[in-house]
Amino acid sequence: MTRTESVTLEQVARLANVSRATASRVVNGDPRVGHDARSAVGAAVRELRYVPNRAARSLVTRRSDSVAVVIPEPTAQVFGDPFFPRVLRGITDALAEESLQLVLLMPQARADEQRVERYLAAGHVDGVLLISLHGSDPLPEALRRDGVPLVVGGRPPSPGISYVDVDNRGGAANAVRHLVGRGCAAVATIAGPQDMAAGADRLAGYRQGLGGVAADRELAEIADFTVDGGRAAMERLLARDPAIDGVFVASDLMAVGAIAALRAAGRAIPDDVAVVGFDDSPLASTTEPPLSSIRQPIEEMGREMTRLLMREVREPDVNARHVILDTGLVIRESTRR
Amino acid sequence: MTRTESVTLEQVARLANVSRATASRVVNGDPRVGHDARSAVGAAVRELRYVPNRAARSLVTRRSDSVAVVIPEPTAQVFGDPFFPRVLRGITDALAEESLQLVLLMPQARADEQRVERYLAAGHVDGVLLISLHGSDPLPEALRRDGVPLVVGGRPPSPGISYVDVDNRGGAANAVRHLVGRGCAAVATIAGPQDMAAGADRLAGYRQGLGGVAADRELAEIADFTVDGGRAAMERLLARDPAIDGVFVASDLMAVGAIAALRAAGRAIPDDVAVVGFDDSPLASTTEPPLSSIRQPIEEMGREMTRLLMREVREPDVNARHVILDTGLVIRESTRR
DNA sequence: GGCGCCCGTGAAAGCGCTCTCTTGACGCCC
DNA sequence: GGGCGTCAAGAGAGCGCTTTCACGGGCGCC
Repeated sequence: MTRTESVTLEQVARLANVSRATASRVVNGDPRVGHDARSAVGAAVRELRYVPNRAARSLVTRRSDSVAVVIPEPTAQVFGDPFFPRVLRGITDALAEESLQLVLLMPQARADEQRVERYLAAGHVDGVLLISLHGSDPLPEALRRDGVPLVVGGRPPSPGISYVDVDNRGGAANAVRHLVGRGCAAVATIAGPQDMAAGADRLAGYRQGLGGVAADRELAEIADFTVDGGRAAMERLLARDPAIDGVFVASDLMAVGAIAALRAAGRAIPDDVAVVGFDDSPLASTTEPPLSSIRQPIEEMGREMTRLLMREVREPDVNARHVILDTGLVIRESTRR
Repeated sequence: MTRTESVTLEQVARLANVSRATASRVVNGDPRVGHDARSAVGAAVRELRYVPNRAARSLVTRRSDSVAVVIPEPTAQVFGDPFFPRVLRGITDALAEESLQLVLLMPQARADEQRVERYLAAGHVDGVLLISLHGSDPLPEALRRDGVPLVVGGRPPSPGISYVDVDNRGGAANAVRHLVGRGCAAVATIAGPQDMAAGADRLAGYRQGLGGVAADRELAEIADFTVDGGRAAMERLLARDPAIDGVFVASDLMAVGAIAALRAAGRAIPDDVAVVGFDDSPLASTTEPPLSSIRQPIEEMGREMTRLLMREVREPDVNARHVILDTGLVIRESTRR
């Protein structure tokens, strides 16, 4: 069988003995169609295996029934982990329910990003989902100005933009309280870059978890969400205070480095130093010992972003909304007593 | 500024004092347009910030200028690693050069897959890129029957389908020869599932690397590309032959498990047993000791798939083509002498 | 110098669909 | 019984674009 020669609505209408208008109404679920006509059209659609032509429909409705997902280069870099497929799965799920198409854009260079912006502003999609990390990204602001419905994943720098984020702060605080509750007296942290919301919020959570009063016991080193960065930061921490007996590391990847550094320094985990990561990536169960970590509902984030966007599309000009998703603590050997 | 009220070709034409037809020709790079007209239209396009309406264009050209990328659930599962973003990046790059859109589909259940198939067969996209792993997937065959241009990433089960694959066999053979050349006398392998091309081909490569003559020295255990599977397989291997002094593991993830098992059995790496993985994932540098591994050109794979698809679209009915990409051996501590 | 040819351009026909407007049929109310 | 509201269904316009076809003018050729 070769490429299907497209069946048109016209043919369906003819077969069902109705007008094209009526056929269209049936296909689109318009309620004011008589019973006979409805079933006749239904039968014709099935017989001819009719599938509406999206282009033609878009042309007249001025909707594209598609949504763009933008993943800028820096984001793609940082997330080696299954983060990627997981958000996309969540988004895909939610979009499929509304039979919307997902157009993926991964701008690499700044020039690319401008192309993307022009593309999006041209109204080729009904809305945009942006997976953003770096606060410096100009895209969200630009799109907001152009009036393109937009939802960002991860807290964006500028206000007035709808977003979905996990409770980075709460999760971090939870991790720290877990360490304290376990008996750790000197709890340090390896934080992420402070120009990323996730980096800043997790550090804030660390402080919150320590309890405001204990602010003087704060012991933090900034790293860049990489293994090597984590290792170096851990070495710096040990140099600053050899008595450290608990560390909250703001990503599992960095935790891998931190664990290596602790090992090299002859510290036993968890007996000398307990460690908690963040992300609950598959990595967490491969470390020696397996790593306690903060789990994030990533698929849910994708799904929630999509829902929010749909609302945004239906009722524009409403105030920006945001949704914060709960995290959970997964306890493994690295913090067992 | 609110949502741009779309600028039409009509307006461009009027401003440039030409007909819509001429304006269209300029926009589409038709060579038979006079110099004056061309520059007038160019100026008007710039002044009005004209962007062609894709839907209208598709309607008449019967091309969608978009390509679907299909990533079935099982594939997404197996690739936790940065595989995902990397192929997508390669694809994105190549598509952008041709200003084609990337529509992402991630069917989850079988039902989903049928929806996807109908969607693709309806001609909503110009071609399909399928990232496939499991040999059992019926999608490629179905699309081939429907005459939809298709390129698969990873060797598909049925012939007659264009694909791009990395040289799994050659890479594996290379890994094994590296072990042998290093002095290993008893080289075993932990293979992947044999219903996946990558699993089967890497096992074949192991055999090839040993050299046909040494077939009696073959020592293979099948696992499922997971950490736990790798650990269990390593245990079985040690039980079968305690004298093993080299292992080629068909994925880094499984190698992590294998290393844990070797450790638990009191074997030193690489002194007692040398280990080589496959994928050269970021994981490889986080193991203790860092893991030698086979590197695959993943972005290149995405790019090549796209190029192949473009050819397929332009000249259909040509025989299926395939491209095999070279791998490289990355040597780390796990095989140092 | 006239004939034909090509080249640049315009007019206009749709691509397949949605949706407004109109029509017609029916029943209800006073 | 006539007017009116209601509801199903059809006629037709037109979304923005590409592309065929027709046309006029310039040029080469004999």
